[in-house]
Order: sequence, then structure tokens, then C-alpha cells
Amino acid sequence: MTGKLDHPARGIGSADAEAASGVHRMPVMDGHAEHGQAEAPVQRGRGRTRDAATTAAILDAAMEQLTEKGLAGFTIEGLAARAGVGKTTIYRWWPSRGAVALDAFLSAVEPQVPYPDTDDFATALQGQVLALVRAFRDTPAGRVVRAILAEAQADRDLAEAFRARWLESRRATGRAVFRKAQESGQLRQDLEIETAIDLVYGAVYFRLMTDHQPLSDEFVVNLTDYAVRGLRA
Amino acid sequence: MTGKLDHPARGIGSADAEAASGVHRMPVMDGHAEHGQAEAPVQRGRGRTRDAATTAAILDAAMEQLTEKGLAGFTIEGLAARAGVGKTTIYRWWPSRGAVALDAFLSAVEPQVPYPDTDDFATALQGQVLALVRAFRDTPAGRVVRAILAEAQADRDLAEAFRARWLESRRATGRAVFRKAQESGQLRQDLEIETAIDLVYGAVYFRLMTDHQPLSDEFVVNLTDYAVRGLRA
Amino acid sequence: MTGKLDHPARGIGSADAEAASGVHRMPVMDGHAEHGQAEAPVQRGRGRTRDAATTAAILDAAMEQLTEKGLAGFTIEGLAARAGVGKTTIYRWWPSRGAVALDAFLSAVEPQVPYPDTDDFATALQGQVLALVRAFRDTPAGRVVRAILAEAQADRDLAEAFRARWLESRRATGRAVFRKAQESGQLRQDLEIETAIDLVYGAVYFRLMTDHQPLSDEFVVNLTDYAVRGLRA
Amino acid sequence: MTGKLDHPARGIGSADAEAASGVHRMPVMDGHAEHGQAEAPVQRGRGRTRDAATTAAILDAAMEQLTEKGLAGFTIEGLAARAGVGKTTIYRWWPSRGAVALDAFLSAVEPQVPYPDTDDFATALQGQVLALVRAFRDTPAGRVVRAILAEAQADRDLAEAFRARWLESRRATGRAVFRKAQESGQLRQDLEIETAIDLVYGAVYFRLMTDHQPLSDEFVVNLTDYAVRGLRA
DNA sequence: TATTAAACGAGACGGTACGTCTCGTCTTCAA
DNA sequence: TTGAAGACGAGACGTACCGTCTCGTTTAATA
Repeated sequence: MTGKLDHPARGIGSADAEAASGVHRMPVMDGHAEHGQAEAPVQRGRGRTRDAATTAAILDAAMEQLTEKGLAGFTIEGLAARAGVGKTTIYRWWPSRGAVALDAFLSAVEPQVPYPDTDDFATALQGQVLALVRAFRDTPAGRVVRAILAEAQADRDLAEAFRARWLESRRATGRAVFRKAQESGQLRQDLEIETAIDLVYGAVYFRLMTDHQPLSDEFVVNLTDYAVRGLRA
Repeated sequence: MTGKLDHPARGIGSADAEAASGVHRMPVMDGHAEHGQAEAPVQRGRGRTRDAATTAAILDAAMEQLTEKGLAGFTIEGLAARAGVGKTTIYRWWPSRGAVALDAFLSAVEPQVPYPDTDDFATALQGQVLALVRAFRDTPAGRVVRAILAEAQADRDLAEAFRARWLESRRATGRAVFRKAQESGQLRQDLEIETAIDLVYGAVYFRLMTDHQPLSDEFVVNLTDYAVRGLRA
Repeated sequence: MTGKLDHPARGIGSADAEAASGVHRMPVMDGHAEHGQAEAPVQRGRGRTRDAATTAAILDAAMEQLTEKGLAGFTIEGLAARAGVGKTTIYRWWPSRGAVALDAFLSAVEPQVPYPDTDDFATALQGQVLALVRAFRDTPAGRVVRAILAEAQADRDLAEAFRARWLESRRATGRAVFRKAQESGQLRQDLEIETAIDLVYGAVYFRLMTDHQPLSDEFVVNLTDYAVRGLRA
Repeated sequence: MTGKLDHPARGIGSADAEAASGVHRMPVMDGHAEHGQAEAPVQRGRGRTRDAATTAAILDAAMEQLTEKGLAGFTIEGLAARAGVGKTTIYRWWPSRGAVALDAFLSAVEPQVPYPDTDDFATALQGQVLALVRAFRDTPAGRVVRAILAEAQADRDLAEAFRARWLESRRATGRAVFRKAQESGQLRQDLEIETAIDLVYGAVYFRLMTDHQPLSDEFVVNLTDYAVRGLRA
């Protein structure tokens, strides 16, 4: 939790602890949200319990809406209509459209994206970048990330949440790979790892956002080749 | 002109010819707009002529508004009020708020940004990246570019215009430097230049957009160091 | 309902049935609207119910605005501001400013306007015309009717609504008086009643609209005198 | 001239003198405007003289526009476009759209509408009312008068001009007929003539404005019949 | 015959109001 | 208490015209 938001189960935040444990807790319901760890539905008080189907409908509708209509057509009102849900229900659980988009994105994409387990740094890096680029290029994920990043430029909470729940979660994994390669002598000892990571991924996000050149496989091959040469011992 | 917009002097576009010639024609008036080449104010028919002061007031107000209020507070209505101008006048010349932002940005930033003229590639690159990073970090330019890029995610025309009038215009210069270094043997012969450029600048724009790490001078030093190593012969 | 408007409670229409029963159903809420007959608030589904205070505020503000500023100053925007209400709320219930004016007028004037109960036709007629003329001359009603009639020249729905809800409702009463006088031998048997009514009231509305001569009591006396002579057996 | 308007040849006004002489001076150009009396074009200074064709084009376009599009579609901007004329030219000669409409109406309708010259009052009256009703019913005149009257509800100058240049001009003729009939004993001696005129014409304008019953020939026959009975000695 | 001032077309300009859209909040009823 | 429905105040959107103001061009009386 960022602590800035007063609602008990709001859809933005939950970064620090998760980053450390590598586990991600979704604000969405069971089944959709849980990954590797049991979690009680937190039953408070008496009233009607939260409807898992409703939450799922909202997140699914969000992905569809974003994919079909793009950022401009992604409104809370339209989302509510598409999901067959009251606006109140959305506002009860998420503070903004960006927060919904982020949750929808994470719940859809997170399950994917493995990390090739190789000892060869070059192979591992290329494999991972290729997986990311293909997700951005061939699935709705690209469109959605663009939307979230755009939205985040005017929404500090969303920016922070995206950083913590997507970027940092992936960087953590990446960082480990870089460190292992450093220890095994494949990368130079004095490497500034954050900059090194940006060297590779910055280019990917840059093409995603500006689209000035395609996110081709060839691009990934060249990019990782140049990067590995630049970072090795 | 992109040819997609029917208005003779609309604020987005003017890409193709300019990219080729390296000359940029602003939709704004003389003085503001001209760079190195005489240009007729394009007298069309009779009517009252466009008011240079008004255009300037709008662009100035746009920079102020964006800097102070950010993307969220940058509305056509607010801009008109601040510039002391009718909304109609803005819509007459620009198709969207993004287009105004782009023109305002270019007319404010373009005059700056030199290119260090050195034969040493590493020095030249570092110098230029440093200049860009400092502009993004220490002037309103960074905020404005973020706003434009965000806006461009939902506005294809703006995306195209930003690409053509800012990115491409700068890449053209950069490309020349990369090629010269290639010819002098400082860079490998089979270099895929577009990817190489992204290797460097992608990281800069990534940090600009996500803000996960600061755009420090040290970052630039490391970044260009790694890149140069990765790209050399 | 005229059936031309798709909204369940739109401010124009509701003519036919009402004319027949002499009962008028306002689109406004209870208290304001009901006249002599119980009526369910038409509960549709769940959502928040219409706010009677808001409706009243709008109609009151409409009367004030029309009275003070006249037709030219009677804008939806100004009305919303004066009533402390969002424009949306007005557009939700009325299709045009004319419709608001009509409702405001009817809800303000309807409660008044008795009909002298006499067996003498001449007396009854003069009494009623005098009441109408005095309302037009001495209360805001005149100004408002002029505005509505003006607006109706370019708005067929409003014209129809004004006809049905004001004119026809009053003609129905008048027609009865004329018929009774006809049966008691005070008026000629072959009287074309519609024309007869226009003979009297046409002159009143004519002076209201053109103001070429004052709507004086003396005018009413002469007018009804001439008319009674012209229509008697 | 009303004296309220400062422009030398403005399209509203010219009431008093004309009413007295029965002659109507149009602010429009020769040929179109003059009726029975020579009039100097009032040449002031040297410049280019007013273009009769332009004026005619504007008035013709005004009639067409009003007839086709109605009051709502009758805008200065649209009129200028249709007439192939600059807005300035219209504003130079008329203070408002109502003024143009009035001039257009008068220049189109005035030439018509004779007055049957009979000694029998009933015949004369019926003849004239019939002519007016047919003009309102079967020509664009009706539509245009409705537009002008509507506009006049929010434009005192137009109201005054309409009264003086159309209503009063016709009443003057009518008054003479009523007086002659009074002298010849066909109408009662103590007749209040203004009211008497309204008795007849009020009904016509009422039906024109409200359209609650058709402006049929039969209506005219009954109307004048009842009126004549009511006014005779 | 050249001058010159008004008329004229075009259209830029600061405004106002339009009617629509979406926001985020609030209120009501049903589950 | 959740959730769907939807009323509500707020305010920006992009458009249409308003009436005023330059512009450059045309036209005809005047000097």
C-alpha cells in the first residue's frame, strides 16, 4: 500500500512487500488474483460479500475496451456499461480509470512471461527481451501499457503503482540475472546495474511509445547484442 | 504537410518535406517560426491576416499552463482564457490541445540544443545526450515532452507530428554523427544505426516517462560509456 | 404524451388525456404538479429518485429569469447558474428552453384563473377576458407567454405543447360556456364556435404580441361588447 | 426614422412620416424600393456607390432562406453565404437579422395586396381579410411574418419598425374604410375603431401564430360575418 | 485622367451559448 | 453491505454565430 489512499482495498499500490517477496497480491478476487499464496477473502461485517464475477467482468471489459477503443474510448462510464455494472461498483474498488487498467493488465499478463533459466547471460537476456517485445507487439498488452503510461503522466498514484507493481517486479527478476552474470564474470564488476537495465529496456519502451520503428525480432537481436558487448567485462 | 488535414495552416504535420530538407516550417508567424530560410507568410486570398501577436500569446500561454498546471490542467478553455483569446481562434489553427503543446514546445525549445562538433564520437555523443537530459531535467521541456508523448498515445496525428517534427529532426542530426563515426572506424561497419540510436536515447526517454531513477549527469556518463563500448568496431 | 419524445418524463407534451379530463399532469414533482388527482411518482426501477426541490428551483429560476431578463437573456446556461443546478439536469428533463419556459409558466399560472360562474353569457365572457388581460398586463405571465409564442415559431414541439397544454385547456372551458349560451338561446344556433372564440381571444393575443395598443380594461369592455352583439341569436 | 439608430440608411425605422403620407420609403435601392415618389440616392462624398444588385441579392436570399430553413436557419452568416456577400455588407445596412427579414418581407409583399374599392363595408372587409389570409396561407409571407413577430418579441426596434411599416401602414387604409362605413351609417357611431380592427385582424394573426385551426376561406367568411354584425349600427 | 473615399468579398478575432460527454458523488431499491 | 440504476453538480468538449475588426480589391464621383 502506498498509504495515500484511504480505501481498504483500493486497486493501486501494494508494492514494497510484494516486490520483496516476489509475490503479487491482486486487489481482485480469488482465482483471478492469487499467485502462489493462499489469501483469505477478508470477510468484514455482515452484508453481502463482494462478487467475484463482477470484479472479473470489470477487468475483462477493461481489457476489451482498451484493446478495441483505445485510451480515448476508455471511460469509467463506458466500462460500467460494457461490464453491466454500476459506476459505483467501480469507484468502490478503484480510484481511477488508470487503476482499473493497471489491474486488468496485470491480471491478464502476469500469468505469462517466464524467464529462461540459462547460465549464458546473452541468451537469457535475449530470451526475455524477445518475450516482452512479442507480448507488446502481438497481444493487447502493448496497447494497454501505452495507455497506462500515458495516463500515469498526469496521475502520480498511477505512476507509482505502475512502477511498483509492473516495472519493479520485473526489474527485480532482471536485476538478479544481471548480478549472477556479474558474479560469473560475464559482466564487468563496476557495472551500474540500473543504467544497464535501462540500456536494454529503455529502447523497447521507447519504440513502444513512439512507434518510430517496429518492435521486430531483429531489433531485439541487435539491441541485446550491442548491449551485451557494452556491458561485458 | 501530412495531407490528412484539410486546413492550410493547421498546427500538426509538415513532416515529409521538412524531414528531407532539415528545415522546419512552423505554423506560427515569422520570427517565431523561421529557421534559416526565408518564407512568405502565405497570403491566402484577401481577408484579414493572421495576427502574429495572438499566435505568440497562445504558444506562450501554452508553455506556462503546461509547466504550471501539468497535462491535467491544460485545457483549451483554460488556455484561451490565459492567452486572452477566443477558443475559436485556437481551434482555427490547431486541431487539438496536443498540437498546441507541440508547437509551443518546438517554438520554445528548437532555437536551443546545439550539437558539439567533435571528431571523437564518444565525446560528441555524451555532449549531446547531456544537453538533452539537462533540458528535460532542468527546464519545462521535460514536463512538456511527457505531456505530448502521453497525449500522442491517443492521437495518431499528434504522434506522427511529434515523430516527424521533433524526433526525426533530431535523429537526422544524430544519424549523421553515427555515420561519420562509422566511416572513421570508430563504430562497427555493420551497425544497425536506428537500433543504435535507440540504445542511447531510449533509456533517456524511459527515465523521463517512468521516473523510476533520476536523469542525473552520472547516468548519462555511464549510459554513453556502455553504449559506445557496445557499438564500436 | 405526444409520443414524439422518447424520454419518459420529458417536459413537453402530455396533452390529449389531460385536455379531456381537465386535469393537468406536470412533469414536475408532487405538490407542484398535482391538481385534484392523486398520482404515483412513477417509480422506474431503482436508481436515485428525481429531486423535487431541484425541479422547483429550476422552474422558479426560469420565471425570474424570463421576467427580469426577457427572452434574450433566457439561456439554459444562465438558468442553470441561477438555479444552482447543472446543465445536464435541465437537459435531462426538458428538451429546450421553450419547454422549461412553458412548464414554469404553467406551474405558476395554472393554479390561478378561475371562471366566473354566471348564466349570463356577456358577463361570463367579459369576466374571463378581463381576468386573462389583467394576468397578461399586470403579472409576468404576459412576458412569458410572449416568449413562449416567439420560441414556438421555430420549435414545432413547443408549439404543439403550448397549444395542447395552455390554449386547448383554456378553450375547453371556454367552449363549454359558449355551448351553454347557445343552448340557452343567447347565441345563434349555427355558430362556428372555434371562430367565435378566436374573435374574442385573437384580439387579446394580437395586442399582447404587437403592443400596438394597450391591453386596457376599456378595450376588454368594448371587445366583448362587439363580440356578443356579433354572435347572439 | 425612429431616431434611435445612428446609421444614415439603416433598415429599420422610417415610420412617422410614411404613416402620414401613406407612402413607404424603403432603405433598399431604386426599383425595389420606391413606390410613387422620387427619391435621391443621397450621395454623400465620393466613394463607390451602393450596389443595387447586392442589396437585391441579400433580400432575395433572405426570403429564400426564411422560406426554406425557417427562423432557426436564418442566420446572418448563412445569409451572407447564400447571397454571396460579406457579412460586413449586411451589417453596414441592417442592424439585425430581423431588420433584414422585415425589409425582405416588405419589398416582396408590399407590391401586392390591393384593397377592393366597394361602398359595401361587409364586402370590402371580407375581400381584404380574404386577401391577407390567402397571402399568409399560400405564400411565404405567412412564414416570414411569423418569424418577424417572433423576433420582435426580443427586439424592441424591430417591433417598432414592424408596427410602423407593416401594421400601421395597413391599419391606416383599414381605418379609412371603417370610417367611411361609419359615416354612411353602416357602422355604429360610437365605434372604438382600433378595437374594431383588432376584432377582425386579431383572429387572423392569432391563427397564424398558433396554428390551432386553419386559415381557411370559410373561417374568413364566418369571422367577417360575426364582426360586421357586432359592429353595425 | 488621376485621386480618393466608400463599398465590397473575405475572413481573422474575442465572445457567448449551445448541446453533449464524462466525471465523481449521492441516493434509492433489491438482493 | 454489496451492487445496479440513475439523478445530480460540475465543467470541458468542439461547434455555430455573433458583431467587430482588418485586409486587399473594385468602383465611381471629384479634382
